[in-house]
Amino acid sequence: MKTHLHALVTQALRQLHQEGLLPAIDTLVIPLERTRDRAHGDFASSIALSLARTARCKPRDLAERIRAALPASTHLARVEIAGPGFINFFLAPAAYHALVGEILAQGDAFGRSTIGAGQRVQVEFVSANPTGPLHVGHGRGAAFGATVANLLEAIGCQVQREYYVNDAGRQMNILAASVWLRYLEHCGERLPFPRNGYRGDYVRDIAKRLYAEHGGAYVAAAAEVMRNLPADEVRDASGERVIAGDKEAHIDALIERTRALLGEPRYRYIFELGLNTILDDIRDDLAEFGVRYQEWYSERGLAEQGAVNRVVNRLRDAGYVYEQDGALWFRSSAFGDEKDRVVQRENGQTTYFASDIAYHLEKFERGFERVIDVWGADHHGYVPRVKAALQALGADPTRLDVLLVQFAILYRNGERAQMSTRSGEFVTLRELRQEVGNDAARFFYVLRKSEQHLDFDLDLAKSQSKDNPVYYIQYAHARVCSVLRQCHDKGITYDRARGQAHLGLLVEPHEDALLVALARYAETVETAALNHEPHLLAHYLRDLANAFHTYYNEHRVLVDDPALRDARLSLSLATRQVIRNGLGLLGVSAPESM
RNA sequence: GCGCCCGUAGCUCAGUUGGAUAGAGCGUUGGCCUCCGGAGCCAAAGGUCGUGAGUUCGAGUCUCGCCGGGCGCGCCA
Repeated sequence: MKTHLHALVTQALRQLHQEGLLPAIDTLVIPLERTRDRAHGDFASSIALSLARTARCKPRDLAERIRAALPASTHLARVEIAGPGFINFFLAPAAYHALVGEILAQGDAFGRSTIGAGQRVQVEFVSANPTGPLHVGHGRGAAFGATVANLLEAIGCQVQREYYVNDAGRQMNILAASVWLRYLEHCGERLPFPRNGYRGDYVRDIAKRLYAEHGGAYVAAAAEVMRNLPADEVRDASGERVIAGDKEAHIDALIERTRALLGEPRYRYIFELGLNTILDDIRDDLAEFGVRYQEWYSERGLAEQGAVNRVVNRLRDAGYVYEQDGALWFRSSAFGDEKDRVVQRENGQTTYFASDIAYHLEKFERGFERVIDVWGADHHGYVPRVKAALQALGADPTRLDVLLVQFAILYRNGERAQMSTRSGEFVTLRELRQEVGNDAARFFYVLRKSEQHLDFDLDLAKSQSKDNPVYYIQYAHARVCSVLRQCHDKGITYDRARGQAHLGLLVEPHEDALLVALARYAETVETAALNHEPHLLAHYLRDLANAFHTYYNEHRVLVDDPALRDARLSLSLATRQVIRNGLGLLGVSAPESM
């Protein structure tokens, strides 16, 4: 509908250009938007206001000229000039009646479009280190990223959802050492747990499994393990530091000791056990949350292919790498970053940043035209250096969009929920899902703009009342289903063709409002997708549900007159379809009864 | 200190990329079921859009300066 009007205005402007009133309009962006106020019609354009100066003409006069030049259209009832020079378009009722037919005919496909034109887009999201279960912060990234991906797919993009698995690097070694130490404890060895180790209960679970499957085959004496290690940092229960050791040096030495005492094959086994156990858990967690990936991309694979070293060499060959203090630095400051960054440490190990450069370069080499990264907002300082590296390597950094997601703060009984139970761990995503359900979690996570802090009200998410927007929307869907059941019980048959033929009987203001709401769906999906703003869809669905509930409360659907009844049923069914489609994009179910 | 994000109704937030009289939900107050699901609907009250300037036909939206809040500034990931 909007594109149709857009074409009409374009044609009118072209004609005025030929008449010499206006300059060329090829590069012109024609503003055309839904009106806030129904008295201003369906769509309004401020084009005359912005062109008045170059046309050397009063805005209202120019608007009048444009109106006169508009081609005739059966979709338009009338066009008015209002205010300082707005052109207001009033759609013909037939345009809305056609919409109802389209919704019912297209079904689940309604609202999809082709403006993405098959563009290959990758959305990488969550990508949490496999060193522990996902927490509620990751949950927001998961819901947000999955919805952005769904939206892009809905506008015709070819979307690949990817999880980058950080299965290489120091953190994974710390996990392996942590598992082993817990295993030794389980076997009766007494030794202090390192300050920088992973303390979660899940580490003990993995250790127990190791013992259950292999008994004492991995045991070493505590004295051997601890011999001559640099001191750890130790704090007492109140957090007061009692030994000022170097916790980093301690854990690194502990990792080396672990490898030495176990030997590489046995070390590798524990490493893999920890990684696979946790990664499986993350996969299950996300799958249960309705989040699926086409690709789980391994950082280790990248390193094993030599991609990381290759990219460092490429940067060096291009003259953007220099050596200082024994390390290799990438001159990212030459590309807008605040300072230069280390890509290879003094000890010869490449940094996480080096892996990330290789990874992002490889994304482009895989042929994606657009690459979207969803990151926690605390990583925002990282954006310039990644873009700098891409630019240095001759890739176009504007093809990479980094979407930053702020933290979610849980509230219970109006108070900030405790983030930590015993070990400083965040509440897990799984715990949240079990408490409020997947539907509420998916919906609440995308209710706010991603760069906005999210106050997640656990009580509201659980409540089954109109206060809870998820239930409110789902209830509208269930209500239509209920009406259909009523039809069945009363022996009423619904005739879609008869309904379509009599949509002209829908003359109530509430029906008009509902039709307008339905018409906004495709526009909302498009805007939400292009701007990566799922919250627009969430808010839209609430508005749509409200328009339906209002209508339903005021007027009976199952009236005696078959023509009016079928027209109203068609409207109701179209509403149900749009709600179902919209909730589907959000990953929320549309129940038939509640 | 420097960089990024955020300040809109008592609370939580929208605001169609610069448009017409700034909107929802919650909360408060008052109404609506002989009727398809009251898990719903309607109405009232509530605002110097943090603040001061600037840009122009027009600013909650863009620019700059302040004030207040969050995050980031490792040879960590």
